[in-house]
Amino acid sequence: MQLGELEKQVLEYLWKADPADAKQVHSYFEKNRGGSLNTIQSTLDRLFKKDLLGRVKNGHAFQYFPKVDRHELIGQLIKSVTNDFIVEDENSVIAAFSSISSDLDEQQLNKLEAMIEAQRQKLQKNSNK
Amino acid sequence: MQLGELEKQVLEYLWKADPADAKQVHSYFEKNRGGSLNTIQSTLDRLFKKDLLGRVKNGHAFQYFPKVDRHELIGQLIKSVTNDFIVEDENSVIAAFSSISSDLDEQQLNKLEAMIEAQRQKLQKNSNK
DNA sequence: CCAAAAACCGATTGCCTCTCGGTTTTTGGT
DNA sequence: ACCAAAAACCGAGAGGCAATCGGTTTTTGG
Repeated sequence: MQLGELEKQVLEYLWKADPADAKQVHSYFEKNRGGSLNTIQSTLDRLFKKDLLGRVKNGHAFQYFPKVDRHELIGQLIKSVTNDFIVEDENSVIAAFSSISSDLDEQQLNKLEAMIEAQRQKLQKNSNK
Repeated sequence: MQLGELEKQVLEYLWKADPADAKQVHSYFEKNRGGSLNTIQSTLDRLFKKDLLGRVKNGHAFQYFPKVDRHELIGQLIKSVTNDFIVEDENSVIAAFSSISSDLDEQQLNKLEAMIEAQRQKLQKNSNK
């Protein structure tokens, strides 16, 4: 999947504002970057078609809302950018992470470790049923 | 950074073949997917300009070779796709990991843990000097 | 010094985001 | 049920990038 600049910013906004219609989104972006209401409209539509936003009609306008949260999206993006380079049996994702790990500090390493533990639990549970 | 389909395949090939000139790359792809020598030429050039390949003139032709290995590239890609969504103080990369972690099995979790340990060592060293 | 080989240049196509004007559809009020 | 306003929808143009390839220039080995 591929996201344009405006698309990213709109997502970012909706993660904060939650449901919002085109008009609201537009008035938010108007002061900082300009652009017409229609531009926002079609951006919302593109994100909707990409299944990143949901929408519900409320009175005149659609209310758009994020369908994924930030870390889900990041996960998706990582997967999609990564997929073509993953070969079976080889632990490329893990290897790749080691190339990122150099940016992590003590605290982040701890969180990562906790996450690993959580995943272990889950595997355990699944093997029991 | 953004990679096209052919670019990915060429990279994949060069990771196996190591130094190769346009002609070699072309003859490899010719049977499976067709395409002219020039197409390969410009693809190699694009990858070169993206700093993913190095090249050295050898006789008539440039020998192209990967400048990054697979996991480095994956790391770069992850970073670039992720960057816009990382907010200060929040551990989005870590959070993103949790969205991927559900795909990891026992063995991969072990590797990940080893990686964390390695990174801890490095942090330790750096704080000593 | 020259012919062949490869590099380089530039144009075209296709895909996607961004942009926005104009038309159609929906909606709430009368 | 009707109408004006509001929003959705459609379509087209601009700009960016990968892929494609023909043609020209440069490089190279004999």
